[in-house]
Amino acid sequence: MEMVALVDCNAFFCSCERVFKPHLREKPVVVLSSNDGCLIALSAEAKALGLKMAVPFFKVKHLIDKHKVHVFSTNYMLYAHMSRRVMATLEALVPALEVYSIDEAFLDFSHVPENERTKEARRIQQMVLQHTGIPVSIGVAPTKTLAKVANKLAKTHPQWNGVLDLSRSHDIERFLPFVWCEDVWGIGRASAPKLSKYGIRTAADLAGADPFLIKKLMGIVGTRLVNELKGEQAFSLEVAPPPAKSIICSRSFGRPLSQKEEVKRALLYHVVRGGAKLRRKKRQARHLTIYLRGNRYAQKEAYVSRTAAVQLPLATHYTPTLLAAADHLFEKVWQEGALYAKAGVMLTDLTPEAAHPTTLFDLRPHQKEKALMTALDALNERYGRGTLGFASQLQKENLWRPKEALKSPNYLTRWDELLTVR
DNA sequence: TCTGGGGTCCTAGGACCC
DNA sequence: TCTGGGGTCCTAGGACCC
Repeated sequence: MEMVALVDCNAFFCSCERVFKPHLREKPVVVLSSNDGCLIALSAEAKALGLKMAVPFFKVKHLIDKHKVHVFSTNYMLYAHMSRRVMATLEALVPALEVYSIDEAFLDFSHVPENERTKEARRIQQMVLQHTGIPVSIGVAPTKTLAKVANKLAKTHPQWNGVLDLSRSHDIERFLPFVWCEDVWGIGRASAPKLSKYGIRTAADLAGADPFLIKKLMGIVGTRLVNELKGEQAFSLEVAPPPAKSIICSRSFGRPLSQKEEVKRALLYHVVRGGAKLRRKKRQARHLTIYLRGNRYAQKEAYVSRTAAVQLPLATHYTPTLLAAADHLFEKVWQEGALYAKAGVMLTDLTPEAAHPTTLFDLRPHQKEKALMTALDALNERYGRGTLGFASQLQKENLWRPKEALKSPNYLTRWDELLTVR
């Protein structure tokens, strides 16, 4: 790979909602995080009103009401389906691609002749819009980090219409002085001030900085990043996703809880999800960690945080085993009298699914367990999540359920929520 | 009143061994 | 019991990403 193009969907979650509500084009739109907590996607019109990414919803509600911004609770299933459509479209247009996140893909662009890179990027942009209704921006460059830079410039400067080819070195030199360090992929809140102290403020400063200083300030990660800015590839295209190393399932509660049974029910719900995720990824976990948390923003004295972990005797993805382990840990760490805001489970030390899980003392393959989980997953896949569950999930109502007051219909995954055309 | 969820990688420091 | 250095493994926490 000598040339790479980064395709990034514009305000992806907002764009997904707009596909099914075309009258919201040109209107300010935001999408909230789980539990209607923060703003995690903003249309250009919403940004123009001064709204910002990751700001708590309640803090800007007045602004949102005043300007009649259209607000959606997150509908992750819908976005994941739309993402698959975008990626499938891209896949047909290039020899290789890396799906980097739900709304981004790196494309191998080495086959495109130098003077046709912009034209080809534009063609791809057009095809994705036509097939999916999702607008994208594309940056072309010799490394992933520079492609990120190009994409960012393409997205923020209307004159380029969402496409910028930064493949020639004189163009790279021309543009890097206009990119702030903190806008470079891999430079975050902690590194930017450190660099600034040494007068390194732009991507151009960074590219020209003393390698020993960079190594000292940012370690090996910084070294690689600077090399990429100079046009030397440090990150290659990862066509096949590497196997998962850990799985986390957690949610903030819709409201604070103090009742033991309620908190436990939430935790076990996440354990069930974790088991299903393991099986879908064909992995087994050897290590299970549970945690219960209070409100992160509470006074220090009032903040509860309980964590417990166990090494399982055998790597497994059998839900009842995971439930039993989690239940045991929960009893160990439960603390009466506190207010809890969140529960979660972390599955780590993952290994590939074994064909026949056995123990030293019982060498029979655990076929029954496997058959049970296979049947369970198949039913939930076919008839919708929650069709078949565990006794721990039986309850008339779940007090912990996150808020999602403004959620759009599941247009693509529920028969009863399909879009109706009149 | 109300502040996301799910990941990866790297480093430092402790425990332990020879 | 004292002396010394180096290696490995594990874990916790920081930083970053979307």
